[in-house]
Amino acid sequence: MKRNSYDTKQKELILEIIKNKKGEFTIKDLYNELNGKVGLTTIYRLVDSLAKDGILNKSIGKNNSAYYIYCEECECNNHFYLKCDSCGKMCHVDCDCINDLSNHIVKNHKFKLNKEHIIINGICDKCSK
Amino acid sequence: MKRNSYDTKQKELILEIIKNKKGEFTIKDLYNELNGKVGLTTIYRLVDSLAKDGILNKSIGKNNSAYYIYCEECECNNHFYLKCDSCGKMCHVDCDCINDLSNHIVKNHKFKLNKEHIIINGICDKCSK
DNA sequence: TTGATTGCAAACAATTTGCAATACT
DNA sequence: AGTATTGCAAATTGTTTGCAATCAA
Repeated sequence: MKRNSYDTKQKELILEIIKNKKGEFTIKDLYNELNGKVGLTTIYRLVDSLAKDGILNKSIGKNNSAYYIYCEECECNNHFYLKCDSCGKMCHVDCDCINDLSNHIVKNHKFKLNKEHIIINGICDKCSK
Repeated sequence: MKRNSYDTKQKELILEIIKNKKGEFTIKDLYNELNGKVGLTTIYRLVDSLAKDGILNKSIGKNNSAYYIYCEECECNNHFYLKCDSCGKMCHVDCDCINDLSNHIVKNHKFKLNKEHIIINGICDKCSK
């Protein structure tokens, strides 16, 4: 975990749920799933700290609320996410096609991509029909 | 403009400001710059419709408010944006390095990137020091 | 014991909605 | 004239803060 922090039941509960989530989720999702076991404020605080630690990636959906995606302990070496601007769905993609771009950008555009957290927007197959 | 819509003074004012913006901006920015000439509600509505039309790209900053970037009429053939997760700055990049990835993704991952609106997150040079 | 964490209620801030007045065509 | 747009005030919604009670070390 982190120095200067206690291990609490709430933290544990949230981590457990988060690790089993496949796609993205919102605070509300967590709150509902926790069913009163953890207060809303606490969820906000814990999730926020997880996001700061890089365990979660935070973005914002069109409904104007934040959503998160679990980013750790993925088995693939190269991955990124494709996020559909229409339906909001986010798909995990395991493909090294991102590496060339990543390297190029670091070299030529002085910009470090966080390899765990690359999200590219577009329109998914379903929505483009 | 668009069918089923009127041309109004407000629309014109907003478009004029937007086209001269270089980087990203918020509703508040617009509101201040318009200095009372257009009501806040109207700004929300117009900007939203511009975003839907693809003229603006909408994202959300860490302060939890939406910001927009003007995406039209850029002279380069290939471009994308690099957005710094730390300072929030968004840089326009004119480079064809994005094309290979774009093509690959369409072909292999069944996902259409909107070539005008690709935003890749990472950490900019300044912030990584 | 001491400092961190929790969670309620209240405060905030960004955005949206109802609706009557107004502007566009 | 008839419909779309505007903008105020009020309502909503997501998120944050103050603070006393509780928990972890």
